[in-house]
Amino acid sequence: MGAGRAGSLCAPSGRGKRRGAFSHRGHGMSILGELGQRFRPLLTELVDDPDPLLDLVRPSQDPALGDYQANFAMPLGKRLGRPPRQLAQQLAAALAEDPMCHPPEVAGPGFINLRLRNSWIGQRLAQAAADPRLGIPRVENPRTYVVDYSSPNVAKPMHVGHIRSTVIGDCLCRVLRFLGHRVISDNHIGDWGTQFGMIIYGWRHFLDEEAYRREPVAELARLYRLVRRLIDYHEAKSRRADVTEQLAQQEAALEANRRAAGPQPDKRTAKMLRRMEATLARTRQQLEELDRTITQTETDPALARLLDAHRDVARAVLNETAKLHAGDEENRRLWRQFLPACLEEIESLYRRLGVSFDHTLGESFYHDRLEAIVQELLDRGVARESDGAVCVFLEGYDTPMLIRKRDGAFLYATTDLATLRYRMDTWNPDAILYVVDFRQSLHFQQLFATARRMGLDKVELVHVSFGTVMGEDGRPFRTREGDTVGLEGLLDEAVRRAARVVAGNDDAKPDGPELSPAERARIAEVVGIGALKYADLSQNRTSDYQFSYDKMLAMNGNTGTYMQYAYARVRSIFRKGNVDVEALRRDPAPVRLETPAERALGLELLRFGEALELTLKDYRPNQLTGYLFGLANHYSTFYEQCPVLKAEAPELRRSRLLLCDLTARTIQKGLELLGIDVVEKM
RNA sequence: GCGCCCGUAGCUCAAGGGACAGAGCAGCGGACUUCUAAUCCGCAGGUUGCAGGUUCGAAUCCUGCCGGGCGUACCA
Repeated sequence: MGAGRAGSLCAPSGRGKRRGAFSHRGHGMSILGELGQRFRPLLTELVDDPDPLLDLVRPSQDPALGDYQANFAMPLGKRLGRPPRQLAQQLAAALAEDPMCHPPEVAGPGFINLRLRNSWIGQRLAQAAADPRLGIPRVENPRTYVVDYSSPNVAKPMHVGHIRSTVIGDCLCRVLRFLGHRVISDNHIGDWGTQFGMIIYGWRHFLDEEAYRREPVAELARLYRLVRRLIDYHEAKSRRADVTEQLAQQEAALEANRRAAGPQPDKRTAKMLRRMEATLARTRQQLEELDRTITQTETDPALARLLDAHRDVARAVLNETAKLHAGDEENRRLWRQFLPACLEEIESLYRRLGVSFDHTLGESFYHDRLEAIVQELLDRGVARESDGAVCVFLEGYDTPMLIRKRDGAFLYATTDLATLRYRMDTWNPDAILYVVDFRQSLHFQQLFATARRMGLDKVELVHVSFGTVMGEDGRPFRTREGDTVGLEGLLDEAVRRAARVVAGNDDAKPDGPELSPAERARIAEVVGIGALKYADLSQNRTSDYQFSYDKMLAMNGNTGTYMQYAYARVRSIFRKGNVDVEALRRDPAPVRLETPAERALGLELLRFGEALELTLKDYRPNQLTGYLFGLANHYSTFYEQCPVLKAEAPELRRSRLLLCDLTARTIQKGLELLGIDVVEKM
């Protein structure tokens, strides 16, 4: 047992039904909120609960139709048995004369098309410019969230499988906090598992004391990898015969079926044959992997001479782990000795990523609470014994959730239940988000169902699941040798490539390079890590995504690099024009929106809050990246068409500078909420 | 077998039951004596896997099929 949630490579699923992470309808400063306020009184006269209808006020997809549209006349017409267009006309009266909107137009089956007045947009922009929060209100009813993310196994190097949980979880925390919720981030690390058994075993047999004195973490990592490889080798050896036999059986079965099917098999048979072929291919591949493991180990002289003496390494490691759990003094002492170094190792990665946690309560923290939670479930009649194990049987599931093994050991589920109980007792949250890969969806379904049967039915439990990081070959991302990709190496490579991009660009500047080597290095770090995070966050989290250094560092398209460039380009205007930004913000006049480009940019700036709401609605950061990309595009168009520093009139120059400043600040804040830094020059 | 998820342009991906399904890359054509051309503008590219159904309206919801991924009692 032990070990964090991302034990191996990860992939999508599940969306929880939830309510009220935010509410835009009632309040203040968002456009949707204000439009809602206009319509609410009229709708209340017609129906008891206008909220679902107000939810049908949406941004228009086609600017030709207006800025926003109210789509509630159609369902309402159905419900009331009245012509929708007539209802639409009646409801449109809400905005017949309003400083916010031009008189609405009714179109099609009953769409109410809304166009905001430039004067209103201009005023709102001025208000946003004077506001450190850019005009984004806090939610009226803050909730308490526990966010469970990252959760690596300590003592094992972090790898590519941890990046999504870490980056998505961190982003959700930032957005929730910004909107005014109370957030408790908790890194549920695996600090009590078999990996410590491995290190202890390695320590006993292979320790290089000199190396440990010099670099304890590196030596522990070496011990871990060494023992891991010994175990993998012996496992491969013992499984090889089975897999070989399996392969032979599958080949024979396929051949027999082929013969029986004849030259023209019917559809069903053809499908079955294809399935068998696929299975066969997988088995072949499995065998190849085993052989590769075996060969690589046997041809490594340092390892080869250890193989015979450590035939029983797997059992020995489990034994060391069991002793640790049972309270063996020497193993506990070693565990306490190793843990700080391991924690420091992952901590340095988090520092580089700019990720932090309020709590790091790993599995070891819950160790002495497991017995009690099992007892509680037995007492409540939720769990019962079966085949010597303690199980929770749940309606609708073929298999029970095991919380204690026949041998008395506890499981992942046990720790999760104890953790849940602790979180409820300690923080009493309204919601807990588990940012964990989709393959664990069954586990979380069962966990949540069990929680409800424990009486924890008021808290909203959400599995924020995500897909696997794939390589460019469309298979789980691995190194050429077939190993999982280490996170550290991934960051280094991203930064290395970013450095090339930054240097190439700086060299190509019209007036010659302007960045010192130190500046270049710092910018490359920000650009490289930003690109990596953005690439991940800009994907719909539920699907697998294909990892590509080239794509994530591209200057075109929806990339972090493009966003950072957009930001740097805006900031460059202020430098070049020697503009006093503070003065500009202090007393902003309404922004003038005389050209379509200015209007489109201005309106987009006011929609930042909508993007944040949307991000939280399904816990999908790609809603935020999508918004930022759209904003940057609007800015680019504006930048091409509207001279800022050389604007014809001083007031126009001021107005455009305000648009620039708001754009820069919105991008900066948006990226910050994604956990990404900006640079002033690139 | 059962369960969960996915199938959208050549490729990688967007799209909140709403009007004509959008980007980037690749392809073609334009724009640098002007605030960073690392950019921008335009053209072309689609029966949203297939067939039904629900709805005023479906890529989106339901059913069935086809294709794929993952999971499925003592790992996490």
